[in-house]
Amino acid sequence: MQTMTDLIHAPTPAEDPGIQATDRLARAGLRPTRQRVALAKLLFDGRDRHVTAEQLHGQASTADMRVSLATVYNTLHQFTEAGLLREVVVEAGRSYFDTNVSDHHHFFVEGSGHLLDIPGHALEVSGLPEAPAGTRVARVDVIIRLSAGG
Amino acid sequence: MQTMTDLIHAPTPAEDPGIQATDRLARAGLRPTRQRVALAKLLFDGRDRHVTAEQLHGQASTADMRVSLATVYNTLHQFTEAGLLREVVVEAGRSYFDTNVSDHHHFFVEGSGHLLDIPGHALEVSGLPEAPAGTRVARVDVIIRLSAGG
DNA sequence: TTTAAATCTGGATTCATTCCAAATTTCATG
DNA sequence: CATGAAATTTGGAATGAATCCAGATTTAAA
Repeated sequence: MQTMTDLIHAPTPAEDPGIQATDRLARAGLRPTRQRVALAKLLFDGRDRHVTAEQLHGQASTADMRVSLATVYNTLHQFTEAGLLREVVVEAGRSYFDTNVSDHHHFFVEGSGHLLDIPGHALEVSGLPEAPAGTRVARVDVIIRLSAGG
Repeated sequence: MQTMTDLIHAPTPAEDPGIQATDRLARAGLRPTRQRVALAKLLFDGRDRHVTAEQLHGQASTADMRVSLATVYNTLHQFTEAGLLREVVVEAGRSYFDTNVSDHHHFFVEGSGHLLDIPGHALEVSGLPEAPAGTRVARVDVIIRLSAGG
C-alpha cells in the first residue's frame, strides 16, 4: 500500500526518470542492467517514438551511454517480447520499434522513411475475413503509404 | 500487317505461352529479352503468385532457364515499375512480389512466411485520416498477421 | 562474500540486396 | 542481312542490417 511518506519521498519522474525505467523493466521481468535502464530512459520519454536499432544506438552514443550495437538489438527484441515495444515492418531491410503498444496504425512517408502514428480511433477495418484453418489472427496492420507532393 | 499465313502458323498461347509473356512485355515497353520472357512465363501463369527473388531464381534454375540472380532482381524491379508486379513488405529483410496488381490486401502467416491474397472486396478501411500536409496517399496496405494454432 | 546464471561485447558471420565494369544481345538503320 | 549504338545481362565484389559467438563482466541469490 502507498503511504503518505512514500508520496512525499518518492522522486517524481522529473527528478529521476531512471525510476520509471527501472520500474518498467521490473514489471516486465527484466533485470535492470545499466544498458537496459539507459535504453529504456531514451525510449520511454513520454513521446511516441519509432526507432531503428542503428538510430537508438546512435542516440545512446551521443548521450555518452556506452552500449554495443549487439546489445541494442538484444534489448529491442527483449522489450518487444515483453510487450514494451512493438515491431513495425514497412520497408524491406529495416525494422522500426514503436513505443506506442496500444492498438493503432501507421502513416509511412516513403522516401524520408518517416513513420507516424495515426491519431485517434477513427480508422477502422471492417469485413475482416475468417482466418484460414489452423491459424488465428495475431494482429491487423494498416499502413498508409505517403509520398511527397500534395 | 498480319497475313492469313501468319494466322495459320502463329502458335496459340496454349502451344506457346511465350506469346502472352512477350506481348505483356511489349505493352509495358520492355524489350522481350530471353531472360525477361522466361521470367514472365514463370510469373504470369494464371495463378496469383507471391515470390521472393531467391524463390524465382530457384524456380528458373529448376526449369533450366539460365538467368543470373542479379537479373532476377533487375527484372522484378522493372516489372514492378511497369505495373506488372506489386512489391509487398511484411518481413524485415525480405521482399515479396505479387502478380496480383489489383486493389487487394494480404494474410501473412508468420513462421511459414506464406503470403495469401485476401479474397473478395469485403474488407474495407473506413475513417482514413487526411494525409499530412505536403504528402498524398500512395497506397493503403492491410496485413492480417496470422500465427499457427486455431 | 561467494558463485552460478544472466548479460554484455567486439568481431566475425550471415543473408538479402545492390553495385560494377566487362561481355553479350537487341534492334533500328543502311 | 550487316553494322553499331544503346540496352541488357552477368559474376563477383561490395554493402548494410541483423545475428552469432565465445570470452569478459555484471547481477543477485545464498
